[in-house]
Amino acid sequence: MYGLIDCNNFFASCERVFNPSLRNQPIVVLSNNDGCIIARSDEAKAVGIPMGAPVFQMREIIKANNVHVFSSNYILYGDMSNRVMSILAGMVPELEIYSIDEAFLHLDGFSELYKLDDFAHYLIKYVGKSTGIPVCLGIAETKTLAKLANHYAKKNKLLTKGLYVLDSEEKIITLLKTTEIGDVWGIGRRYSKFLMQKGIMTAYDFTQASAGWVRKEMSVVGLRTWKELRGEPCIELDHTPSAKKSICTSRSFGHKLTKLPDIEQAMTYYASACARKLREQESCARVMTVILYTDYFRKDLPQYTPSLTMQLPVASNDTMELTHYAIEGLRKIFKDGYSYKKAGVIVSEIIPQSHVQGNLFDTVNRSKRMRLMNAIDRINETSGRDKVRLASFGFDRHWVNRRDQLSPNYTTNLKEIIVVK
DNA sequence: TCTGGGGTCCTAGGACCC
DNA sequence: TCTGGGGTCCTAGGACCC
Repeated sequence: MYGLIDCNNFFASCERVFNPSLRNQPIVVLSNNDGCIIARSDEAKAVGIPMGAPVFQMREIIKANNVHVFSSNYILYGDMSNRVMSILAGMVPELEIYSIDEAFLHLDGFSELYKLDDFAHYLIKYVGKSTGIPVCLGIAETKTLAKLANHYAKKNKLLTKGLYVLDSEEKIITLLKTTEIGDVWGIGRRYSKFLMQKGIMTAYDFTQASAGWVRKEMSVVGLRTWKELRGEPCIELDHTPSAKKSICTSRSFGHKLTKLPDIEQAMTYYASACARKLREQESCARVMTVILYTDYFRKDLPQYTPSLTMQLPVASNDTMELTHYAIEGLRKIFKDGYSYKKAGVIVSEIIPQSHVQGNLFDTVNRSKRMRLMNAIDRINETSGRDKVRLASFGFDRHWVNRRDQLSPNYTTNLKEIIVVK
């Protein structure tokens, strides 16, 4: 059996753990730059705040219901996620960390179902007690069905106490019949619209379509979902997190930028972040893309979204080298007369650090630079991210995001640790 | 005034090889 | 008049996930 465990309203729950006065209060967490609402407590959902809504459109509803608003604090959420995942790793034979707030579990060795049930309830309680994060768990024979079971557990928390096990044919069919097609894992907006046009409204309807038709209309990916819903496991547990094939760092600016030097500072930050992420997974990138965006929402302003992809002479994860090319690329695509809203750096063609092909005309002393990067990483690990950084980061930082409602880093910064009176 | 930031996989078609 | 059969690689675009 597969389990899918999922943290309830994860970011909102993280904000609550160290601030108990927020219990039973409506909370929302905002995206970068305090733009959109990306997490809501149950209470916030109940007053009608939709997922992904721009916060400025929600001002009245927020005020009327005393909704507490937080900027996103990924340092806190990342650390809380690690806590949850490490507890799970100690309790089940196999674990696949699927996202910051979700994990698939392999639940082998439970021959009798009542024991599985007991264990599952214990798991939920134990994670909650150890971390303060409430979780729900769905269990079934395939990952896709486990996702559905989890969804049901979450929607019916009082009834299920956070656990739903699909352990009989009747339960599976009932759940399939009451699940809208768009709620199935693997069926996104396009496919659900398409399927509904064909009269397929529920997950059950989908399982009744023919395999050939599904393969033809939705490729092998759709067919896998179809099989999984019918109880045939096709998507295995993937417990070794594989190295990323592309890494992207991009941000909206705090306000629009028109001058090249300001954007250069931001680019330095993005390229440095890409280099750091590459080093974290011990790989190097051969290709870099820089992108600039004007404000998509301002139809009245001239739009310009240039990008440039560059082949690096030698695959690299060196902050200085990647920054150099990012700035060089930026200077090529930058044009005066536009106000820019966002920029980003993507690195791709990623290879293991140990397999970098040299270049006859290379002038960089790579082993020396690698030692330098390692030293910088070590300092920044203990003294705070970007404590040692390139000067081209700048000091005026016109481009920084808005994060007006940031909570303390309760778990990662001694100066911001919780105070007990 | 204000609108997020990451990723993966598959397919079709074109260009090329022998 | 007749005009093969088998591949690979790359790219753009589209679908999905959190």
